[in-house]
Amino acid sequence: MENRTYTADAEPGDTVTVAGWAHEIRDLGGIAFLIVRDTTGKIQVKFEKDEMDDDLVETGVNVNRESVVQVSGAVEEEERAPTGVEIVPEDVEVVAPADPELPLDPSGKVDADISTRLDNRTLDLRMEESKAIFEIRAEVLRAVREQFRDLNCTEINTPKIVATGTEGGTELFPITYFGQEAFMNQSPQLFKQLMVGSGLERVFEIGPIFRAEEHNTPRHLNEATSIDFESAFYDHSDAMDACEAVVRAAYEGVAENCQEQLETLGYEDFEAPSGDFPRLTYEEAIERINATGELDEQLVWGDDLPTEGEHALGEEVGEHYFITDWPSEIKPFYIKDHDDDETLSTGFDLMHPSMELVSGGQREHRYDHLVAGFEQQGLDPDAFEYYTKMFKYGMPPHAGWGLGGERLVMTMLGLDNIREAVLFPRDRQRLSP
RNA sequence: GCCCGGGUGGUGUAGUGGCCCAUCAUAUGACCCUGUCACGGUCGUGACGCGGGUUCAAAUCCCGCCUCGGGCGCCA
Repeated sequence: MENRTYTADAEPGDTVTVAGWAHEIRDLGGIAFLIVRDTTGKIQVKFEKDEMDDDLVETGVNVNRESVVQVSGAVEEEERAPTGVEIVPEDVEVVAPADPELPLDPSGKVDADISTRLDNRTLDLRMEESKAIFEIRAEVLRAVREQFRDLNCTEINTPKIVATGTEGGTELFPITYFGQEAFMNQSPQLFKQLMVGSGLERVFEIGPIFRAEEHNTPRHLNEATSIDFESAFYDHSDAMDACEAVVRAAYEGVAENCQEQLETLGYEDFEAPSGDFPRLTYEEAIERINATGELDEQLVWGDDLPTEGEHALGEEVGEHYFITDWPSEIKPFYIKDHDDDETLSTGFDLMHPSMELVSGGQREHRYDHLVAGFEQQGLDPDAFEYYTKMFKYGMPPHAGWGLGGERLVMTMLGLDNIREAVLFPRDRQRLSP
């Protein structure tokens, strides 16, 4: 289809061939309109029954909605047409007919449940709102990659089939690997750390992670996209700077390059976050949560932040913010404690007012401390020897973080359900399509 | 893992014991209509998740199953 013209490019005076989907047919009697939709938009095709070939009219007016059609004809300026132009057809061809009854309505006149939409994602993505989300998602990934490159990172890809998890076995999907026990990787954590000791020093990865948790919420997936960063000779504060830059770059990229999509989704004043993200210590965070009076029970030092507390604090802060200096006991063993206070971790979270987006920290790079950490967690250090032994050959101090890609898109666009931000989500009950 | 709430034409819904061979919208079929842009009009088509039970009577109440959504925990 070399000579195909996009509907958006059809100019008055041109003779064109457009190809796309029959969005709607409006038969008014002596005149009928066929609206053809492609990825760039829609164009109206006019059928004046008395003045046109009967077969041509017959074909054009009897097309089922959502059939793939190809229309050739002259583009004419017409102020009564929705886009100001319309095609007077010379030839209409049904390239691929659609059943008259559709499993959902791509014209959006009737809503569909998220479940129906996911079962029929192809049709769902014919709606411009659904499509806009994924165009924005693509822009987020592009902007993030560019920012990482500005930070002198090398993009890496690490294995998704692994012999051991990061923090234990319970939340991993087990698989059989040529008769051997193996798992789907829940995080590139260990591998990216190994890279900071390599000649690469500073790396990022955007890839899938797998979590076997049986949660059932609008913000969890069993297969998610993790945006990971790790750098040698960084402390937790440097890592937070990088994190802020990447999140901001994502917003700026979307603000700059996705005007049309934002409009489609109903955003009139989408703006990238301005100013630095506030950095609250864990202690400040629990104090502020307690002060809101939203929780039935006051939080004490060492408690994890309950969802309700996150929401209360998020509402108060009203923008992205970091929570730093967590109690060591509730952060993973591979995160380094402060040198002057072993009860305090260098771990940090980046929060959107509505949920956690990022988890990171400075890593434990000292071999003895690392091995001791494994033992304290009840993990067998021997099982992680591929990892720990590299800490014997010059592992620099380093820090990094992991950002939930879908959560970034979800919070950016205010989506109700994280599944909206994944083409084919994997959740507790959904394995197909 | 614990705890809630749903499943009614293709799609989205109304209906909480008889007024229901089930409402409305959209879709779909036929006919009418020469400027629609959620086109309009007339007449049709099409559904109570599955199995069992209670009752004179069940979409509606009860039990089991299947299925979907959500809250918490945990996390990205």
